[in-house]
Amino acid sequence: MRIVVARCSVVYTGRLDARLAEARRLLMIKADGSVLVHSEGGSYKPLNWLSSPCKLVVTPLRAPAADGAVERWTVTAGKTDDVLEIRIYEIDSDVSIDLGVDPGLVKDGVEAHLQRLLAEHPSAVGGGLDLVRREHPTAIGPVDILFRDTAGGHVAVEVKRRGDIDGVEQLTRYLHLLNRDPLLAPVRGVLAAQEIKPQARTLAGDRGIGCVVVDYVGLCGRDDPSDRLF
Amino acid sequence: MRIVVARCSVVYTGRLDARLAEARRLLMIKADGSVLVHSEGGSYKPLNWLSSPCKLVVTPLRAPAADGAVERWTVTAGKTDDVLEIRIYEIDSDVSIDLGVDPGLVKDGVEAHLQRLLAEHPSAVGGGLDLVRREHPTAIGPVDILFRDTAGGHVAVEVKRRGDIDGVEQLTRYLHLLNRDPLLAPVRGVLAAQEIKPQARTLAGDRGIGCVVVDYVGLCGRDDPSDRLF
DNA sequence: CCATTCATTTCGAGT
DNA sequence: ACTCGAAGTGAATGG
Repeated sequence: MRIVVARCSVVYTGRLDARLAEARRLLMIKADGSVLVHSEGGSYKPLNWLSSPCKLVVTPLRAPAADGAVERWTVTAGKTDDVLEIRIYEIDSDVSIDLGVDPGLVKDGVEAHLQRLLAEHPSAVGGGLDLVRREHPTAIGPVDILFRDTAGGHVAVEVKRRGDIDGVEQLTRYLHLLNRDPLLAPVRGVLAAQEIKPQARTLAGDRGIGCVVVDYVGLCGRDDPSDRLF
Repeated sequence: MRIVVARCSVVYTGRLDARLAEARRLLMIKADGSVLVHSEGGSYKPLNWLSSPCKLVVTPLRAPAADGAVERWTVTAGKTDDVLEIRIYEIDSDVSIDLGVDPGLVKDGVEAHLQRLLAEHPSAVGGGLDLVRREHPTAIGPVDILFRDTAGGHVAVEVKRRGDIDGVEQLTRYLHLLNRDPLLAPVRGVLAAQEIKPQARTLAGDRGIGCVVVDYVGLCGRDDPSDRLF
């Protein structure tokens, strides 16, 4: 890892063209050759970058260029025709340290966990439900969860972290398909998410699809007797 | 901007939980208080981060903790309940430089340009078309481009950089609405994109929606006589 | 290796 | 402030 703070200008050419006028910025060069250009503001996304695999070539400009640049960095992508060209005017700091291989990030609480929790707690979706299976396969993709209700019908659940209009559209397609299966019909739909956008709720209502807001933390610590009747 | 290279461990708690075991990493603290944790590999995305607005509090651990940590950094978000806790074991480098405000990124070549190009070159979408207007307003949002054909009907074009199933759904909603307007009907639909996913193509086919793959570079340099009959 | 889906998505425009 | 759609989306997972 090489970390340089320098006045620079940047030009990216590839999937689009993008330019950065001269200013002081942070330039990060990772071990895999990737280059990131960060400013003081913004979020975690760099202003400009080139991802691995790519190759950095530094060209010193002994007789400084007309614009006063002292170095030109040219980063070329391995496979695509993306190019990042950085012109360096003045270097304020330059540090190189090998960080080694990172042990990596461990996550908990993503959609997969939400799906598992709901499958284990049918009562969070509705009363009188029994799990048929998770990732129930159909011709157009797997339904997140399929429950059977006491009347012999079924409930298809689409699980999202944030429920928006796409989730309703997706579930609608599944329901059309599932309801053609006489072994399953009638199949109701439920959109389950930690947060449901108003527009999604409206569209779901129009189509007779239910909405369930899931309390992830609450479900984690829950031991609901109604889910354990056996 | 403060740039620290240190052995550290990280815990994020908020929308999910995530942990990083002890290792040497790059810690970036921006002027707005946001903190980024970068490793040697990966892409431009940090392993862990907390976005502005947030606040960093550094607590020195004079008598080192049981795990050998010498500092604890606690980053708390302003509005949400997100927390990032970084435990520092050893600092290898520590540089602080004010970068000032960045003049910002200038982009060229995104969807807006594609839309403009297609509006100027109707023949790229189909023969015998005349531009009615771009961003044609409807009750559920603007249609990217609306053309009139020689038969008095119309063509609604949805422009995407990458055409996927969402684009087809969106266009379908527009077509339902537009075809209720006797001044426009019949209205055909065309999905125009630089790349169209097979699933999108299939769904479009089922609904009688056309697919056009757009050659952005080719269109840029084009001067098609069939678009200039006047 | 291709295709689909998720993401602590981020980001910007428009209302 | 909120919503919606785009992104140089990136990254993981399944076929």
